[in-house]
Amino acid sequence: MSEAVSLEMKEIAKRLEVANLAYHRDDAPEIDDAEYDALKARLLELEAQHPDLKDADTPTEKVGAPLAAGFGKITHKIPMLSLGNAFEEDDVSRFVAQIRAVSRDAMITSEPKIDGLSLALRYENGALVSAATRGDGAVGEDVTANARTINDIPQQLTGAPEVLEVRGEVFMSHEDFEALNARAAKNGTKSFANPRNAAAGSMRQLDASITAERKLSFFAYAWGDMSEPLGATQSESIARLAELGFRVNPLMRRTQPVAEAGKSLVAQLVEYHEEVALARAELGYDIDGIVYKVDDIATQIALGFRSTTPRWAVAHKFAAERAWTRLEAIEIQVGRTGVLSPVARLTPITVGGVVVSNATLHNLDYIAGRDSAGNAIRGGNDLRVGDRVEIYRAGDVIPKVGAVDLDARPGDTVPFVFPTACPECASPTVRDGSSLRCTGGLACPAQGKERLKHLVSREAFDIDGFGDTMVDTFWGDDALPVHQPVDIFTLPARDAQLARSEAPGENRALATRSGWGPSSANKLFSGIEAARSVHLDRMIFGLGIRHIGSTTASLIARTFLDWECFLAAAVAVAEGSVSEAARFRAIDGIGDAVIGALRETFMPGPEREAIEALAAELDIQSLEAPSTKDSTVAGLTVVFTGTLTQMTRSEAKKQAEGLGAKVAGSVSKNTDILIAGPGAGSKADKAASLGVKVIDEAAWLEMIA
DNA sequence: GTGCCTCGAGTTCC
DNA sequence: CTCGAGGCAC
Repeated sequence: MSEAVSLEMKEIAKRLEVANLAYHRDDAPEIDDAEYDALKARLLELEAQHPDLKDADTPTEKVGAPLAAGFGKITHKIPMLSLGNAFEEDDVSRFVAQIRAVSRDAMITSEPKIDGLSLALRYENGALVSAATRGDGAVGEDVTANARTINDIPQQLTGAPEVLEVRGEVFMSHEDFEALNARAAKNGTKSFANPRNAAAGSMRQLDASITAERKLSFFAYAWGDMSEPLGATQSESIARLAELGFRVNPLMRRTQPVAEAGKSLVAQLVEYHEEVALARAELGYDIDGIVYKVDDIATQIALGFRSTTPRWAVAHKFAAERAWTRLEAIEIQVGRTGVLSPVARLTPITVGGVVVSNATLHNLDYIAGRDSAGNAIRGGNDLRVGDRVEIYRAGDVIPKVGAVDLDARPGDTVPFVFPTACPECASPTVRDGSSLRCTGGLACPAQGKERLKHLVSREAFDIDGFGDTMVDTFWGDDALPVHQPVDIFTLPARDAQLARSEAPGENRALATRSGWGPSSANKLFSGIEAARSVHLDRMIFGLGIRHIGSTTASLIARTFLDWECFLAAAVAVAEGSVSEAARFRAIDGIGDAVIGALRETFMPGPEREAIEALAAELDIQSLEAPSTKDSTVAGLTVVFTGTLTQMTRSEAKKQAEGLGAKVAGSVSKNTDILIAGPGAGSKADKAASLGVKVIDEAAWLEMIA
């Protein structure tokens, strides 16, 4: 008996050691976190029961602890946004035109876009106090200890503002990357695919002494939160960062006035882009394009932001690397909404530094090479299994199939035939636009599973410990099946019931299963309990109703404020109520498609029952009604028109509604204020003829400040 | 009716 | 990141 236990303990200990090495030293996790935690929990449990068998060198008391702890989180005071992309000269022209609409003589800086990872360094009274990765832009990981090991990052600044957040890129030079991989080859450890991965892997080391051994570099190129401005322009600010001791990119340059240069701004930018592209191989580090920024900071502020990208900067990417390989097979996946997506299985090939073996094929038309109107896409030729195809990574990320080499097409290929039945549930498929769709609905297991994955995803319920893998695990679980949303929330109770009723040795309750143990089970259950309390917008989004994504879900939640109101309205819509449908339609961005989807979802039937059963297990948090006190615009009807520069239209609308104003789509005699940005057209004329007050964006912001 | 623009839904690799 | 399509402005 104790021999068997001892054997199991040794076995688990060995697996943990291997996993630790793979994770820490090679930055290539062999098992996922959940599995790791489960193994560790099991070993801890056995050690508690059999202290005599405990190994003095047990992994439960070593590296496991920091691994489980991971990195702390840092919330960025100012979000770290990504940049919009330009691929063609046309995109650059558009960018420049947009800027010149606001400032006729704007100058633009150009600099190489380093292919590494962004870092935000916070200095207080000159001392480096924290370093954070970009993360999702709002919250990053605390990598301060690792950042301190990088030579290019000063620990102490003299003459800096009291608070200064410096942003830049951590990267590994080609020289250091090759040396690192040579060392890895000698030691027989795993090498890195490219410098970017090596830099990212090194930054993610929990043991900063390992980061210190990897030679990392840092270029400063921007700033975040600070107590006083660094300069009036981009170039001045960068020069100031260099004075403070930061390494800045030597290739940074500013356009010249058109009259002096004798060339348009666009021509100057494109020339720089071409020059750097030619020098790319000799730079000694990886870059993936050029970043253009408006030099004058007041103009940057005037241009403002779209929802996720600034209007005053853009990344002009280099043409993507391309490579040829063979299309081995076309497989069909079924998505949450029942769309059948073809995926290309490829003979693995290296493109842009990573090995690609799959690529999306989008839909019917993409394979056929022609859209339904007969226009050529991808060169106009169809794809067949066995073809030699060109692969590139769109935006240097998503692998895609480009051209097909017809000369190399084997003689025995046949056009790809889309299935007439769903490969997962055998229901008939129907054509819907350029896609095929499975008609199985909730009866299709693929759709059911994908819906659950959507429900637990980060933007929806975000259940700690219950992600995609757990959906797969419990979907096929005989003792504790999870087939619809409510099953997740009844899981703890069903497990408790099982534990009470089962005979010894049955091991169907989670705490008694191998690989689980009580602590893993409890961790999962506490994640589920915490998720019961969910905000209305996340709940509506989590339902996975067609056409209702996170944005639309928020808009709806903001209108109805609590679950009962929303449910009653949605049910009324399904029963044909025109007035309730009108309440939805009055929301900006909601039209026939969304209303049709609501109607289908809330018709009497299994789908509505599943939603009501889920809601009964939850504590759905209402949204706050707009706080109208202290608001100068409460109760007013306002309309936005033209281009807003400080925020997007939907942000402006959200903010106005938060202050109790009603935002309408068009001007009428009921309109109180028209906020007109540049390029306002007929609405401004109409407002004038109706005697409606018209103000610009700045006046509006002042009014609500 | 036509042309933006934004959103939703799909996907890869680490 | 990309594509398609929904929704809105003109």
